[in-house]
Amino acid sequence: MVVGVLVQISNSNVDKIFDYLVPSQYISSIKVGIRVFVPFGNQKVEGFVLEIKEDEHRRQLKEIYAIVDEDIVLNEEMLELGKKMKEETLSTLISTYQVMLPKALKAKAGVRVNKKFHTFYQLIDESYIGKSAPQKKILEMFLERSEIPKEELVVVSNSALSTLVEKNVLLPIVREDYRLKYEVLSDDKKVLTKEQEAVVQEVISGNYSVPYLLFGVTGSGKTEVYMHIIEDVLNRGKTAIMLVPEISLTPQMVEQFTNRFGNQVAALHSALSEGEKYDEWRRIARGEANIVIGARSAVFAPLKNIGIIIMDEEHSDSYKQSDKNPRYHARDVAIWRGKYHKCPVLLGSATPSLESMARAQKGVYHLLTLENRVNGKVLPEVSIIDMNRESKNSSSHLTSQLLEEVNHTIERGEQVILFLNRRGFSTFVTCKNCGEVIKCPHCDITLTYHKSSHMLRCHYCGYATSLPSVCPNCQNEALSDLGVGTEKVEEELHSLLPSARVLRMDVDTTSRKGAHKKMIDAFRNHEYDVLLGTQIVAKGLDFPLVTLVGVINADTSLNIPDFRSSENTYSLLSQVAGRSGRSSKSGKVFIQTFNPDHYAITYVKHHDYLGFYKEEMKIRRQLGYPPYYYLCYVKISGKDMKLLGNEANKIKRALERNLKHTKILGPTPLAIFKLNNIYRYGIILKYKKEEELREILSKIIKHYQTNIKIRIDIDFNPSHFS
DNA sequence: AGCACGCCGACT
DNA sequence: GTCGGCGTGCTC
Repeated sequence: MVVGVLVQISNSNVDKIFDYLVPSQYISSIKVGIRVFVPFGNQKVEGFVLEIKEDEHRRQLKEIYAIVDEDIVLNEEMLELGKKMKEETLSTLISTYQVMLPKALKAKAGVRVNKKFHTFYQLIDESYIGKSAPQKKILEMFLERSEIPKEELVVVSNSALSTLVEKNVLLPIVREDYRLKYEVLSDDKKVLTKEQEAVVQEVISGNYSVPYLLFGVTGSGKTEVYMHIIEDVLNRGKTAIMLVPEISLTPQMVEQFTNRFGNQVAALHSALSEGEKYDEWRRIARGEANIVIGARSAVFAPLKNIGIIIMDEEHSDSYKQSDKNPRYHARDVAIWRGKYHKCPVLLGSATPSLESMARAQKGVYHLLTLENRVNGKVLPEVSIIDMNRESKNSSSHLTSQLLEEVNHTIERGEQVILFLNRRGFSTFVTCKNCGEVIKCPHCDITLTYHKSSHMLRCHYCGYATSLPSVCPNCQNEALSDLGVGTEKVEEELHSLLPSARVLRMDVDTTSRKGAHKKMIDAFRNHEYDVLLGTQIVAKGLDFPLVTLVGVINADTSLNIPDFRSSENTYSLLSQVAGRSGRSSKSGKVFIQTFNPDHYAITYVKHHDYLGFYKEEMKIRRQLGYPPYYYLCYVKISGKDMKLLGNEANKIKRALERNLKHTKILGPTPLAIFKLNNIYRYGIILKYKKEEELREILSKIIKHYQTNIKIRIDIDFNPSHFS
């Protein structure tokens, strides 16, 4: 017997099948999709069995050393999906398989994650009568339960326990123990509104074979719609995938689903340890869980017989893996799997991506709409505060108008969310005299000032230095931190509204495991009046007492040099505005901005997504951006700046020679040109239809794969250029 | 990705 | 004369 093995080395040089002989003692255990240990050159490596074939005696083959898995880890569907992803993203086949599996299954994952085992005992000789008090006590415990964990019996008497096992009265059963325990609390299943019911019926009817786009305003009860659809799917004996963006509110969603559906729910998201993810993955693969909730990579959950795939907040860029290969979009994978399982795919959002809405308009997706909030309330009233009219000498971040509203709201016994827009922007130190901004010597990126430690830190490479007392450029002593941080706003609130109970939530305060949930619960229990935070407070949370949302600075996300900055700003502001007035009380929103007439802001004021969509589409069309054109980003990096520039230009010329229907922009240095002492150039390709594209890009990758000095990264449909 | 092989500069 | 630099090529 001969097996074709794909080794776990992510390099296109070895991204192909190597053949090995199978020693006779392993033949019965070999299956396609398991891992094996093989000799490879002069190293021992792990690989996946992709083919089983007869020995052709054509050449001398090496033998596999050992089998790693008893059960397959890559099933038929995954094997096929990986090949498709390789073609689409131009990454290595092995990287597509690795991204589907928990890291614990990846070779050289550092410390091997072990399975945890647990011993249980069963009573197998019911006629036996206890010979001692401890024995009798143990046997008594089996009157109520058929199976008892070891710990409970050991505390009675360890020696009595071993005697009973010795005499074949009790039978030890060693079983894998799963690390995660879900607490199932009471559930409040809600009656659907007519509008919600119509959406549920449409999706479960199976009338459409295309993906559904559910456009539902904030507070329209999308989650309840999802749960009803999933319930129907489960009743028909099928399984479900529920995708949520990679933000820390995943646990909230897991909790809701667990309360409704019990322990058939499995979660896969970044808050879990690798061991926990591995446990969950195995539960799913064994069919012990029927609903999987998780972030991007949960789209690969090894469920069989899938009946629905739901992607909530489908516009979120966290669904696109853009930092490493394979650079895939979970939406594309979801749609592929939907076809494979012949099941519906539901994309939901209050602010759909322009790409998805354009597809819905063309009929590529089927559009479903939820126009009303479930509480019967209208959307909150949005007011714009023009910061240009505020006094220039005031250093305060909170206008008196907003502050007054905060005060009134608290006095009424209601709650406030203050949102600080910090996307792509953080606190930095600048010289008031010469304008010098202190940057990282390795990364060419502005250093972030950490007040607590008095240090400047690079968020990319971790470089840290103490705050200099004078400006390194002009030696002036007027260095100051200019950026707005949550800490600063918190200080302001404390001095201006000393009685307000303020809860600050950002990456610093929520990094500890479980801290996030505790804070959310404390705010919901009204232990605080004001929740102050960044992105983290913008999405998905449902606090009935919140009737005021204040946006401290709407402009930072607008000023990012990215063709999607208006779309992202519209989406972010709509999401955060939607936190206000979600229960019986109506809500208000105040947005502080220096751009009160910008269309991304005025359409938020009128809750007019479609108006925004039309206006933004015009601009995209004029400038040749998605959804009118596809983009492909080619990143070229290396340590030798001169060589890099030459090669980048060579690549551009090669692309020009071969691509006749593509606009080629660049090469241009990236926004952060130097990162970790590596220089980076980018080339942007714009095209509608270009059949040669993947072929020529593959050739370029191949050409540079042996060149250690130049690295090429390709990103189709990039979410950003960095 | 590793690792060996192989061909040119400064030293025990 | 040799140690070692990293370019090139191979791994069933």
